[in-house]
Amino acid sequence: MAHHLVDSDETALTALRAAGLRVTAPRRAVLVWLAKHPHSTVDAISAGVREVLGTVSTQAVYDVLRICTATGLLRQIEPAGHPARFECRVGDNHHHVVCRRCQRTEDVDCAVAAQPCLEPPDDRRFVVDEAEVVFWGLCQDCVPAGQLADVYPPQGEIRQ
Amino acid sequence: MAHHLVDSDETALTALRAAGLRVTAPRRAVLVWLAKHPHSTVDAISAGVREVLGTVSTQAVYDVLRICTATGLLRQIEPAGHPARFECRVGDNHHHVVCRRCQRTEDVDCAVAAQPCLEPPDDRRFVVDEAEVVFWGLCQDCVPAGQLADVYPPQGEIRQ
DNA sequence: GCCGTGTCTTGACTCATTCCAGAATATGCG
DNA sequence: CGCATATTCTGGAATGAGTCAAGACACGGC
Repeated sequence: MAHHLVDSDETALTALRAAGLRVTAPRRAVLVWLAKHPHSTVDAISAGVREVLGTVSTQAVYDVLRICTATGLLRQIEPAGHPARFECRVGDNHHHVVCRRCQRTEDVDCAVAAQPCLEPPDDRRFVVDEAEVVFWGLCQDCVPAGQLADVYPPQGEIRQ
Repeated sequence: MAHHLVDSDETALTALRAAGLRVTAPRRAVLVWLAKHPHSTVDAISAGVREVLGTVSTQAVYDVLRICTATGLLRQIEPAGHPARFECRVGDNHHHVVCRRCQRTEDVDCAVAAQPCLEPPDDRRFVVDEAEVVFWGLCQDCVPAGQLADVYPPQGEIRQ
């Protein structure tokens, strides 16, 4: 239950301690940044953290993200064909919508009843531990017709 | 509705024509190979096609896969952190289970009621056109306890 | 306050995939 | 059948995301 939701530098510190991890500047900065900018890519996180700390190696950011994901402080989502994104884990089982055009990513509560998508496949040959759901589409900024051309080329014209 | 399901060299030819694409040896070979080996990676497809045709450039395989995916003859799936896989598209809305260990990938019919996961998110800010669902877990070959150690390290021991 | 071990820095490196360009080839329309 | 054009080939090189390795550094238990 206590999923140590991070929302400040202090809670980041607490969350790290609770997870049995050392408290370091890069770790705190990454957690705080992600609390304020969910669904960030590694690039964005690195840039954001550097604004605060000055210099932080890319490797350090990857290390922080890996260890925090492994201990459950963060959740990693990897939309097909796009670089990984991270968010503070809330313990609930929400999904994501990703805009095909601008890659804006937002949370979606699990629709319908509670966790219909976690229903494990019928056959028992697989032991499922996670259901990853990504809704693809267009965000409101990208919907206007003029912007659709290169994403959804008129089907009849694909002829090479 | 005819989604021109490919299952032989002849149907591959028909499907290509129907899609308005030229019929070439690499294209036919790729489609036939995928009909018999769904969820193949580019590497596997290249190897398989070369068994049949002798030499085929990697570039050609990528080209074929791209154009066929664009025209709807093939479907591309990209399990997070793994190279892309392709399958003949059947038009239905099935999902996939992927083994965390050996990456075995198999089809899963959309569980529960028909397409619960296609239910678009409540808010109208996104226009959803596809729901991508990947179930992560372990296949029967990888379930035995001895093989779990490096994938699911005992939580308490992650302490660096 | 010290020291051992965990973490960060630096820089080279892997891997999948894309791009490029010119030459060779093959498809399918007329 | 013949031609215009799409496709493929060779192969080289670039990209982007992420990893590895060795040494420097710092957190926190003592």
